[in-house]
Amino acid sequence: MTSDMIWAPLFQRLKTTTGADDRDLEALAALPFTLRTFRENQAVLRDGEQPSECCLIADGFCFRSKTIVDGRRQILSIHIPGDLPNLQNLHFPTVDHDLIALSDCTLAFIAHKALNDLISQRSGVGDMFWRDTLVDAAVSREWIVNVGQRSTHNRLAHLIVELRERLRLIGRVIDNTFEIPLTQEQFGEAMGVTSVHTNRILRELRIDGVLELQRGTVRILNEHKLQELAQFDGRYLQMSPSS
Amino acid sequence: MTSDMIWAPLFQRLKTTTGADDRDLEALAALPFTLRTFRENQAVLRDGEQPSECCLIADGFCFRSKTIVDGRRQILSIHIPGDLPNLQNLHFPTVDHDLIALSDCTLAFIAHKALNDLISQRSGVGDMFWRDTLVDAAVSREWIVNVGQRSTHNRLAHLIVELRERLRLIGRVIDNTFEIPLTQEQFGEAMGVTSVHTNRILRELRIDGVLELQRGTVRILNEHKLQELAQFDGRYLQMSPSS
DNA sequence: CGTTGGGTTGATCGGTATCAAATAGCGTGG
DNA sequence: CCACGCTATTTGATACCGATCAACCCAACG
Repeated sequence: MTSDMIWAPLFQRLKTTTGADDRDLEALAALPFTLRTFRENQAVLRDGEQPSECCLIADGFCFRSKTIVDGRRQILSIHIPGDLPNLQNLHFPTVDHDLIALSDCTLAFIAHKALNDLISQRSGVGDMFWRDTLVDAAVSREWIVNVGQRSTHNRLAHLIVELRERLRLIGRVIDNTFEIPLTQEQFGEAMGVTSVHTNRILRELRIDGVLELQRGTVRILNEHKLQELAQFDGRYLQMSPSS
Repeated sequence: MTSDMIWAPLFQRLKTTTGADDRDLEALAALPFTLRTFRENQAVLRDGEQPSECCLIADGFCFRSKTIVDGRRQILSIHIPGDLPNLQNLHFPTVDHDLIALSDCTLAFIAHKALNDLISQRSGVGDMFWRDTLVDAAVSREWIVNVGQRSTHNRLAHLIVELRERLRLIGRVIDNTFEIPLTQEQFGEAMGVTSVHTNRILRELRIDGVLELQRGTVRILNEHKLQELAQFDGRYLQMSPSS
């Protein structure tokens, strides 16, 4: 894996969502990092840890989650290549949730010190990161709406469309088909329903010809029906510079 | 309302959660602002607007919300004096949700230009604001857990405790009693349940001697039972410097 | 092969929405 | 001061969504 491949998805995203300055990106790409690989289901960060580095997803997928006392688990966000899932630890030492590898994945770890030095030299880098955390927050708010108000069919459709839009930005959607290695149980944990119920919703969507999900591959069969269910307004993803 | 009263709750929060530098706070307090008052239920910002100012809640309460196509509304966050509910517009021009006055309230509007100038002069101010948005994001994640996984009793208890902790920080809790002018319907919209169901949960909590809610006044009757229900872990609020 | 983890289906139960109606509290104007 | 109207709260009856429990299927893999 070349350094180029590691930075490309992040740069793609930063350029599209925030109109990044090329010099800032060059400076970023010059930062030293350490690659580490994780296996499916392995914890990258655990609730309570105090990491001294931020990580960039170079390849594979991760998710944030919180587990409550009775053992129920909520997935808080899904992270794809190019995401920086723990930028918040630049400011707050302790992570307040788990970060877990959804698939085997490769993460680039960048020392807080190196990042902070760069940010103090180039304020544009800090601004980009701040914007990144703002989009992250906007996604979380949309997820509150998803689990709080939408019917489970709409909920699943919305989640699928969000993932597709984000994956499309990094070139991971081909023929309305994309890989997202979530099990039905994990889809359920992201939506606040059980895996059994997720299974039934998926069956209905399949029967209605909306979409198919097979071993982590989502295939959209009827874009119109999907949109109707998802009622997706992607502005919160900030996918055009200065939107 | 003196300038002191307007800034005090924000400074209280910034000092407690992020260990703010006094010079940064002085510089902040020197910023020009315009006071505007809003009536209960009046929109401060509407989805799609492009404000040129950020607002600070000087007095009263607001909430963020999103309304989906079928008319259902989700409350995304509740804002109390000292909160900066639209800092995100410093970076992204368009608001992607509504900001509505929960009670009659007074807001101080500070021009983006003035804020950006100050941030570029004093990077510590930018850092404080970034941290503020990070806490905001952490609260949103906790709300995802709340609506996604907790039983409605636990959900209400958790929401109550979160509000109490935040209000306590700005000196608004006396004898385990505090004002938060949410109707039962609005509690429901924050939790993803109907007002009828909220009413029934409240009745049970009242009968069990946990808490009382009357016209916007919450009185905690049994702290132990409340804690047991809420299972509240307040780390996400970052209420001690360098936690 | 046997084992295992995910997926699928069925039966039943409980929690919440929904619909409806009565009650209580509050602000306004007569 | 009272009458009125509006809104919030409260309660009841019923329907339905989704959880739970249980079983079985299936493909991947050691």
